[in-house]
Amino acid sequence: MENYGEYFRALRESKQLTLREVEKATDVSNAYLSQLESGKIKQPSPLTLHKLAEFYGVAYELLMEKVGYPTPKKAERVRHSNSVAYRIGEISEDEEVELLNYLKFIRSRKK
Amino acid sequence: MENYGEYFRALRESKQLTLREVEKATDVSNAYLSQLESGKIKQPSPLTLHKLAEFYGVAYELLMEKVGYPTPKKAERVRHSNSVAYRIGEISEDEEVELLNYLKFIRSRKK
DNA sequence: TTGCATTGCTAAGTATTGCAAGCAAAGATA
DNA sequence: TATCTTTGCTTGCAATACTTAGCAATGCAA
Repeated sequence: MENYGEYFRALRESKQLTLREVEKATDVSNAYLSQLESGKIKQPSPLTLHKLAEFYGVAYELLMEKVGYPTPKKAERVRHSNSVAYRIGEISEDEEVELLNYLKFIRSRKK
Repeated sequence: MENYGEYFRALRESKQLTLREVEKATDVSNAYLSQLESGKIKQPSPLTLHKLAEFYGVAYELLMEKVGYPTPKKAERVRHSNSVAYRIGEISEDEEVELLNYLKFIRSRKK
């Protein structure tokens, strides 16, 4: 993915967190998070990605892949990539239904 | 592992290769390989490790571990892929960001 | 021996990560 | 309104990956 900054921003905002809240929880500075979300960072280190993955509840491997690092065993990973939790973090069942409806809307609109 | 420089050197010498031969095959400069093998490099990038892993015929993940990068815990991976309740199906990366933004909206509304 | 190639290595330079400090705008509170 | 706080962001800096250029030692052929 080229513009994964947007993705990190969406991840944080979907949880209604400020940069400083994420900083507190992950020990990644708000300054750096800001740069990361605005696309100024090419490849954050694996350690940084790991902290963010843990905190946001998404798979570390996914983030590694998103920023363009080589990942082991692509075939195996494909199985996991369909899970929404894998991609956007934990959601409640109610939220899942809402997302499904919204997804339907998105797709009907784009067609 | 602390002294993985020795490990890389052993890997190369066991195959009777010169620094420049490895350079040719992996596009990692002989200068850097030398520094790497003498313990002057703290954490070579994942890309570099990947090239070396491929060429030396060892597991990429092993090298990642050796230099101290976090590695995906298998339990984690399983947890993500098993959260059956959240299985929605394949979505594109664009849709993913849209869903995250919508999730943000949902959550702000409920608050 | 003399000349040339090969070897590992160092020095110096570029690019990038990640941080601390601090700024401007907006929000809250008096 | 005036003051304090919160928010995202920018700037300047240190650390470090990685390269190019080149050096000293060794080997090897004439």
